[in-house]
Amino acid sequence: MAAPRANMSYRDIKQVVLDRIHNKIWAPDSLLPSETDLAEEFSSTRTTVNRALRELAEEGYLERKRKAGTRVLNSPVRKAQFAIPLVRDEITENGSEYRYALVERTVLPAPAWLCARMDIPQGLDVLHLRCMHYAGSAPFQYEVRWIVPDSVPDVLEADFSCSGPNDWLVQKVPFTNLELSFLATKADQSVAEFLGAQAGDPIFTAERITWLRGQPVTLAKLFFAPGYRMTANL
Amino acid sequence: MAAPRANMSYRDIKQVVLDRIHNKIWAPDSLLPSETDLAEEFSSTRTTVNRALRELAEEGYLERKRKAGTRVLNSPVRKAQFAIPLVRDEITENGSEYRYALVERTVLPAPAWLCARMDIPQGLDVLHLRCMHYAGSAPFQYEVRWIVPDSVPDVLEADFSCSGPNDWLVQKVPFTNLELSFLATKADQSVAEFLGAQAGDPIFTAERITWLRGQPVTLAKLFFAPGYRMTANL
DNA sequence: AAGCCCCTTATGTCTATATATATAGGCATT
DNA sequence: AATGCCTATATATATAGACATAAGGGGCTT
Repeated sequence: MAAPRANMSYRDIKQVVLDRIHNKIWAPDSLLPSETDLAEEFSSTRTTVNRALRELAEEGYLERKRKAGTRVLNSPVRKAQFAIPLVRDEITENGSEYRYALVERTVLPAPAWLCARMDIPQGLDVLHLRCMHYAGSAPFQYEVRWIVPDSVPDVLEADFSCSGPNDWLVQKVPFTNLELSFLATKADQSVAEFLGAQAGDPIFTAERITWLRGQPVTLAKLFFAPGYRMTANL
Repeated sequence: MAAPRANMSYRDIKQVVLDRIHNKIWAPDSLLPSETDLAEEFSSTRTTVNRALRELAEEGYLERKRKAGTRVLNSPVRKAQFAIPLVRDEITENGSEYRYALVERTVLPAPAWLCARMDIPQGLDVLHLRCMHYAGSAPFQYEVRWIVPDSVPDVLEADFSCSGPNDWLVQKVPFTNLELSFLATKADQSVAEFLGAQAGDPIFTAERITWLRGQPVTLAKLFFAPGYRMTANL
């Protein structure tokens, strides 16, 4: 077994612990030695061991409870982290040129489904935008957005003809809560045309609602061009 | 402004820093004071401030670089954490009864696309499974799975008629790396029938590849019943 | 102007130690 | 058997001080 040398960093300790879990030296559901004991074994300190175990717990390998001790979870890694970049970044980091176009801008009373979804009063005027994001000349994402002007000062005066609402909102309005969903939708005629797809094609779709201290701010439906994948590694 | 009292915990400090970012006291792209200075302001220690800032950086609010200092990110690249539970848990936690059925089990030479995708030698025999997961009487998920027997001892003797390969693999084979993708696919005749959908319907699909120390272990395609959403809150 | 070296500085990490807090499990009481 | 209290213990967090390491920037050289 990996003989614990002296001067192990918290990273080393993490690795050793992970190895032992993988090799079932510490089986699922079993209890690890206490931090104090591990610190002694690794000739390290409790602080360092603590950091290692804390991070492994955050990563979903361990479960820790005061007094109860540290336990190996039986089904590890139940969390996948997806970075959710701005479209702009996603495109430019891919080496393509980012291009944006405003398709439509209207102010209208919120439709009933939107009121229900975002919990806003019936008939409130909202800003509705449709826009396209291109990677080079290829369509990348079709964005349908609703913004509650009451929560966003000056949004009705903002100019969205040259840059997208996302860029603007990120600059001007912080948010405190976010709900993000992924789903598959069927391209209707309009979406299909914008994305260069066939009507009826499956479209990977993200739906994003943000709030600022309980106030609903904006809902965005993001339709990705055919072939899009959202990938995470861990 | 919130007058920094003494004895602030790293949580308190995180909150104060977050507030200042939201209130643009520390604007996007601007540099924060050094840990040493903040420690003094909060009458705390550098260690405590360090933990607060480190966690905020992990959460995507700050960017930290040695010598360069700590900077407010202009677009908080918030990371969405998705729980990826075992199907079984996802269904039972929803209050439904979990039911499983094996549809097909074969051993065959790996098709070319699989060899390419998983980086395994041409013509290697692999175990191929198709199974269904039901929530009560409703179809929930159709699973198409490929397992590399070379990496998984005894898998050819395992009985998958009563419980799914996922349950079995979790128990027997740890993994060190995982790639998880979400995408939208079009239901073919077979998938549609299993999921109670129409051929051509958009299907939310997850693709999952796992490795054990560089060795490819298994690839699973998970087709979810129509209407499925993967949701994260933060 | 471009390249190189060195110094300074901010973060990264470790050690050693102390206090706080939740709680499992035992013991006593109802 | 159920309830309530106590205590030992494992984790959670804070403090103080040290050394490690990356990297920005100035100044020198070519």
